[in-house]
Amino acid sequence: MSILEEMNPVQQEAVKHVDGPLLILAGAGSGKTRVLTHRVAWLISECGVNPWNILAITFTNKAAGEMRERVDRIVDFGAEDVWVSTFHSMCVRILRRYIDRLGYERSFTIYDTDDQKTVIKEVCRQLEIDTKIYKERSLLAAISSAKEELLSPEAYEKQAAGNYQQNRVASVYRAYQARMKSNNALDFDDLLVKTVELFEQHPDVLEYYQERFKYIMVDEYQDTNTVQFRLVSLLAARYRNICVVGDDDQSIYKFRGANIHNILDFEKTYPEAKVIRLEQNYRSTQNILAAANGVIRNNTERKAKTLWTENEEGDKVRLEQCQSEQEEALSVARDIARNISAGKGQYKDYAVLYRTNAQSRVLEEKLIMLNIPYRVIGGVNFYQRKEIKDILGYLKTIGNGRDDVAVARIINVPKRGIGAASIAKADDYAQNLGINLYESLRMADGIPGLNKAAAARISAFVNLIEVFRAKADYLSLSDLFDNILEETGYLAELTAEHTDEAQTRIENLDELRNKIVSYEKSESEPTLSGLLEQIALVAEVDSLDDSDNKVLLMTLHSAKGLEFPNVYICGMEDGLFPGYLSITSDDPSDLEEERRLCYVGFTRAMKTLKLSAAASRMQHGNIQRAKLSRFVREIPEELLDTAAPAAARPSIGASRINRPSMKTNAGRFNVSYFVPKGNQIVSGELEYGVGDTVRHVKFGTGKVLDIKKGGKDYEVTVQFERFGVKKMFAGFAKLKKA
DNA sequence: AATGCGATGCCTTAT
DNA sequence: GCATCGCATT
Repeated sequence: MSILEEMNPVQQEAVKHVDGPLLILAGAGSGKTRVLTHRVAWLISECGVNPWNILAITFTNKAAGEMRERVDRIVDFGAEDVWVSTFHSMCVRILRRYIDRLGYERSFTIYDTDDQKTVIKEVCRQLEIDTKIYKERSLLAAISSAKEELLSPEAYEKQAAGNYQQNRVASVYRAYQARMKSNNALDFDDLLVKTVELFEQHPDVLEYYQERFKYIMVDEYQDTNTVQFRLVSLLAARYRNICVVGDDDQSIYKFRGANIHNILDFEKTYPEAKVIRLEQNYRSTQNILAAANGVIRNNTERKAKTLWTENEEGDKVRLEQCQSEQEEALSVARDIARNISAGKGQYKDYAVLYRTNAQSRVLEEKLIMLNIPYRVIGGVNFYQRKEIKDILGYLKTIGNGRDDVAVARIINVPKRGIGAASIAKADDYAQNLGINLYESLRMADGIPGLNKAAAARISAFVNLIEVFRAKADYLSLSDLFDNILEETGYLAELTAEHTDEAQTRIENLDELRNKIVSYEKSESEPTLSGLLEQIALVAEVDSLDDSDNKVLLMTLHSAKGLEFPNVYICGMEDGLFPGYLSITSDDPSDLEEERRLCYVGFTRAMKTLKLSAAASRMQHGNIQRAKLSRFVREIPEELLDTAAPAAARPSIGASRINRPSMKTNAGRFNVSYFVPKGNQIVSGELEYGVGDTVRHVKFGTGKVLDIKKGGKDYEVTVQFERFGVKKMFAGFAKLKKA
């Protein structure tokens, strides 16, 4: 029986459990994805379950895709009928169909955190709330956690009774929600909350989905929050065929409302539940696992379990203590370069993990220096860039005219002489009539206090949008995109600028176009709302591609659910990891969450794990000193290898360093003759001169206009064919004579 | 109306 | 160290 092949007895038991609630406690690397996919296959081929009746909720879209693919490989047909998606995508799908029952239009838009901030700002201005005292950030956090707990604005108000501050927050929450509705927009939390509302207020809809999803599976159950729990409970209430998989030791999303009791109390919610523990780890070496166990056993709030493995003992966990984050990053980069040139795997077998996104910068710098291809996951999002948000603003306006945030964003971009004063007048008018901003713009002539010329400019804008709307009916999305860039003059304005920055923006827009095209190719029925949805909900980890041979940089959070042969964890310092707030918190569970994060990090590693720390590091613009992380001290000493490799410790002022890759891989590491000396870069002879054509890894080819000797380095001015004139230091730019 | 400058405040983590 | 914001300047 192929489905059960190569599975251990416990895994088989989990796969074969068909009816009734099932809790699978799956330790890291215990093959839970395997169990989940095989269970889906089992239901379909062995139990005759209609694939249509199966719902599998995963944590990321990537995991969803993988699961579908793997099921597809095992079963003969029907895999495409299984609903595999994340909580958020599932909710959007349901809401697109039924949200009109809640008084929204089905063309609703999804607001990201930036859009939310804009709404909060407006709301605060209206309510005359000082955002110096009530920070937008914390207001949003309060609203978000209220939603996660399914507290409506009304309920929040009641709870706040008598508390002045809470009352203020309640009024912001109420106004925010009203504004969102008027904009026909939902934020991330709303997607879940509104689906629960839909189910609770419309039993016929709930019943439809209960009948539809007779078998439900939820992955990463330890990270579900209260709304998600409610959602799952509602769907599973009828057939109670619910299978959840999780590991309480890997619960790392308490900060966004995850309730660890959802998994700890599963047996209370479903007394008839069967519990299966997967404790054999197939991923990591004994040493890595022992180190992870050594750390996690210091937590008190956990279900006792011991992860074991039949894998080899493996290398010890390496630890390197550096002077600064610069030295740390350089050491990591060198280590990777050395290993690769020694034939130990490819770039994509290496991942560098850290606690905060800000740490990625130094690492990037050093990887570039050593010519190591890498990819950063997360951090500053592509979709947060101005030019991208602008064009998306047009698309949103075309799709949902009630999206005031989008309309306000683009009404004067590019400049059309519609200034803040005119917009304010239109906005007042809209408020008074209780209509949306765009609707008021359509009646520009009637807006009080607006002069003829301004009204005419507004009408021209409305006309522009209306033409786009008409075109949207017959143009493809990519054609519509081109049309917007063209007709608005957005592209022309950028092109006319002739600056490097404008050039980069054009490149970014090009990239956006690529994404639109690939969306069109991947969907059988591409729609504008579908595109915007994908942009809002698809995380960067989702697009990870195994064929992309690059070192991966990401936060420990993003790494959840992934595995790599070789893992580096940087910044193992008290105050950074565990974070300062968790150390000083009077709630000890905050520190425990950090410890679980550490456990998650360690268990991502298959073969080797290297930890590093810096004695001092630049944080918020000033140098902070820190002690070695307490988590490192929790690792049994005999598992640690603290001897730093010789080459990682260059004496200050050394003029030459060990460069093992130079001779064996001549040409590939063409910047290796730049030797770090303190913060300075010392260069050898340049292989190019003024007038030569050179090649830059990112900017392509160009002509050298000038070379100036500045301090210890050369400042090279290059006229690139596609990116214009750039000045760069020879020590950092990877220029090669072409 | 648009730009540019200096002060400010801020750091987890992410769909 | 970086981005955002308010204010002053043209």
